[in-house]
Amino acid sequence: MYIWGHMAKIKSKNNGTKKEVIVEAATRLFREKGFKAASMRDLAEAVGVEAASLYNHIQSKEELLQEICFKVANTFNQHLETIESSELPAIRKVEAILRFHIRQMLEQYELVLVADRDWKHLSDPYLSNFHNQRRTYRKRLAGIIEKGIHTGEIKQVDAPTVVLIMLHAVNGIESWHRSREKISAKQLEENMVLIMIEGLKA
Amino acid sequence: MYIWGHMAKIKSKNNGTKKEVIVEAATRLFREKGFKAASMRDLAEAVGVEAASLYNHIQSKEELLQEICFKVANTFNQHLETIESSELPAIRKVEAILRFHIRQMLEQYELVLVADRDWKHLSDPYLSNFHNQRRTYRKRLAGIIEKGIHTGEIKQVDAPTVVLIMLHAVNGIESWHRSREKISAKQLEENMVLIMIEGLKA
DNA sequence: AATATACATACGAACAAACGTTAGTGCATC
DNA sequence: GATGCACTAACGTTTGTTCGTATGTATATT
Repeated sequence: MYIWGHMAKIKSKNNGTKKEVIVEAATRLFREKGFKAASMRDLAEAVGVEAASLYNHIQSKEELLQEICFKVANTFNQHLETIESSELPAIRKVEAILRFHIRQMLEQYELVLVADRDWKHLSDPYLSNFHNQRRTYRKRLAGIIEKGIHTGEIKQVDAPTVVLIMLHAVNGIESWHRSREKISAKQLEENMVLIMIEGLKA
Repeated sequence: MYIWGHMAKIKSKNNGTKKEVIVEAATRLFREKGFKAASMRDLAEAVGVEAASLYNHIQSKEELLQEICFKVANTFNQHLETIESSELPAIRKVEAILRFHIRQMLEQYELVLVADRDWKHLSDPYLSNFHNQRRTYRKRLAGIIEKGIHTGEIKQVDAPTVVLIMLHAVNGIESWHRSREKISAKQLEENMVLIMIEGLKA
């Protein structure tokens, strides 16, 4: 039964495989029920262990949420960095960022959704950290859009409003995941880009 | 102190003023903390009463959520009805529906957001009822869009995807409410319509 | 007009259940 | 013999909710 026993060493090497299992199960559970409604006993059952045993691998329920939120934040921040320092015209940058959000929502949607919906349940060193990162990310994205407006690539609109629309529109992909008659992921992406980016072009 | 005493009769006439106060406070609280994280003691404090006293006016915490969710559902269903039976061209219908969502989000955003975010915490007679209404609403909206595609008013896109984008994009207005440097509500509406409806036109 | 009756609503105290988490113990591996 | 991990038991809180009671107002009776 103790198939994980030999992993002990790896874990102490600061690379816990069992902890990753827990975080993954937590991600699924938090997405399904919400952070507050998901209990540690639910999570334990999903992992196949007693609730108390979880605490051999994690420090608290909130640590799980922190791990999820900042993993997502890092992913998006890193991508934004590379896009910003590229030589694309502004409208192409916006498109690339939109496509990245769509793909993350397609491939990692449980992670992204939990971070987006439940980050407010973080507590305060982490809460304001995350909140700031979020604000900064949106400001930078709005900056790219404004540059595109000045160069005449993008029609004259309020940049922060575009950011709101874009970032929230991709959340609709959650419903796509649950729907029965799905179009393909590729078609979904092209449709979203077509509607939103064409709506932006001057 | 008992200024509400004389309301007893009115309340027994099936029109509880105090209950409305409670529902309004609950709406604000649920929006702020989420349904699960908001406690009845929090709510009681917001109303200015002890937790036990709430139960002279309501039957359960969930009843509050029901009231919120179905109030919102009725509002949108009713509006969709009038739009559907109007003689507008399809693209104008879609615009009218989008504008209605935007205005509801501007004026009743706590109500709308709670219904949208927390309806999953309803339990089962109400849960599936609400879920069905939600699905039906989206199907009908997609139907209008498809009609617009056939008449050539709307460009060739996947209608359900448009619905997803539209309905989720308006949720971004929550961030607008919290933001410091707000553009006016009217400007916000026109920007959103400009971006989304122009992006749809053939 | 005074009194009795009914009722709506506030309260403090308490409930059982569920919550996140800790402590102590024993087994398995290195 | 040390370490890692799962277990059972239990902890102190917080949860939604109920109970019994007091008190104010409205209505009916005298």
